[in-house]
Amino acid sequence: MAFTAPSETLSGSIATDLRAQIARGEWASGDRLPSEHQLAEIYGVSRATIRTALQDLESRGLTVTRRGVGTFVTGRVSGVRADLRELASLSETIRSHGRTPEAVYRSILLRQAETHELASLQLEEGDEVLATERALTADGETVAFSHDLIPARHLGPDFSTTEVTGSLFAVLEAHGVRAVSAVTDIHAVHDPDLGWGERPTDPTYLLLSQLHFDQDGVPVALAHTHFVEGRFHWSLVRHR
Amino acid sequence: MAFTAPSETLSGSIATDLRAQIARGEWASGDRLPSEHQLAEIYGVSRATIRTALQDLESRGLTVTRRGVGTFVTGRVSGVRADLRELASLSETIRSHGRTPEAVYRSILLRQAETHELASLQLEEGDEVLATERALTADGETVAFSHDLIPARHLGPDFSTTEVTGSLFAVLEAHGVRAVSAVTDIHAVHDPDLGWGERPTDPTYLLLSQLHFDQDGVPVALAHTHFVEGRFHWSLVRHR
DNA sequence: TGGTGGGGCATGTCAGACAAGCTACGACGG
DNA sequence: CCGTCGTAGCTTGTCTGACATGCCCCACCA
Repeated sequence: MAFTAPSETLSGSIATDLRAQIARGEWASGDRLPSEHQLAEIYGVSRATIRTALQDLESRGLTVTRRGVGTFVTGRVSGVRADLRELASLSETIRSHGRTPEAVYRSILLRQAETHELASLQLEEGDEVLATERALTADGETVAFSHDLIPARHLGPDFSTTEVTGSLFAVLEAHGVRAVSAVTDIHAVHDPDLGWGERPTDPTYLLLSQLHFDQDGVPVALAHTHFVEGRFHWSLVRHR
Repeated sequence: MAFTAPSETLSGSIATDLRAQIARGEWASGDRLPSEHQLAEIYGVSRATIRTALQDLESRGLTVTRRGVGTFVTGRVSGVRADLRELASLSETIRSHGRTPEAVYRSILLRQAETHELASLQLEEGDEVLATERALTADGETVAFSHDLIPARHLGPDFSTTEVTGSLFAVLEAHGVRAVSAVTDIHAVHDPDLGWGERPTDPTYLLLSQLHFDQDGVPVALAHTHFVEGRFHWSLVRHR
């Protein structure tokens, strides 16, 4: 048995393995997964660990489990769309859809944080931030324009703006910072002046304003990403 | 101990109780919850049940639990915004923000389903649907325009269009159908011709296209709701 | 023919135990 | 005096085996 993605816990890696199976279409919509007892035997773990993994699937809307019956794959999450719940590098997401991502930086600078940025990033007057403007492309097509902010204190004293390439997450992880969650506001924006270079004919964007946190709840980045409507599809499963 | 909301399972009702506590602000951001062992004693259940409840909280981004340390309240979900993960009646959501909701119907009719609607609702040629157009208001201010579709077979033979009032969920539940999940596509729309009556000056909308399912995975409604940008705020917590 | 009850299997919950990670604090050595 | 190390005692993660309870199906009986 080979797990596709590393995870901290046993149940976590089993959950990602099962999620990958579903994503690969190994279980059709409506299929019943093996019982918890069988899965425990298959993976060589206890039923408790399997239950933890299955609860992860259900919380993501990938399965529905009914007492006395079993757990069933909903399988309604289409493969060509990004799950809004899943916080992943945009580059990774594009690549997982079989397209080639690129981040084209328009500006990279270290500057003092502006007043309205202080509160959300928990900064103090005069603190410096790394401010970047990027266009994100898939196979050369511009998919989004992003304005990102990282407090300089996360980047260390010997930071140089020349090392900024590719994904926002990559920059952070190069300095030992791992963004694990983000509070996201979602807006619709129509602005002909937004963007640069090859602009879309319809200047309508889906804006995700995201405040990223590390595992200790410390804010590590503030990102405003404008997705060109029609070029990137977001979806998610909502629950009662 | 009184649980605020009924739930199928013991762990489920404990989870909603804990969620309510957090929503009421009984735990501040960063607070550590009692240990699983203590919670088990408090609620008079086993540790396994508590763990199931805590996994629900973590999957919603309300808490973070660290091995060997404890589980901590993130408490970053602001109260004035709707959680996109949570599938609730829009009317309920508006009311929970202290405003008065109203659904103003523009049209209600039974008609044959159109070709492009058949597949997603799993209908066959000639099947009838209830098609409605509504404006949703909060304290009289139009918050969204919605086009909704319900297959007639869910409404029974003695259905009359006169009974359609208020929430979409209410109409369904009046006929014993309970929508428990929805696959949602999110788009930005700019269309001066969209909407009716008191239209917003900026015709930019956040469109949620939702296919609702009952607990058995049967599609029960297709809703296209255009939220007037700036009048309703959606947010969610994303996770790695 | 039709309803009814039970058997088997599924998930939900319980109890107790051990493994393993984290924090705090005190002993120890520099 | 200060820093380092180890350990005690907490936490969550996993395991085992058991019982409670819900669901489905089918044999059985009226």
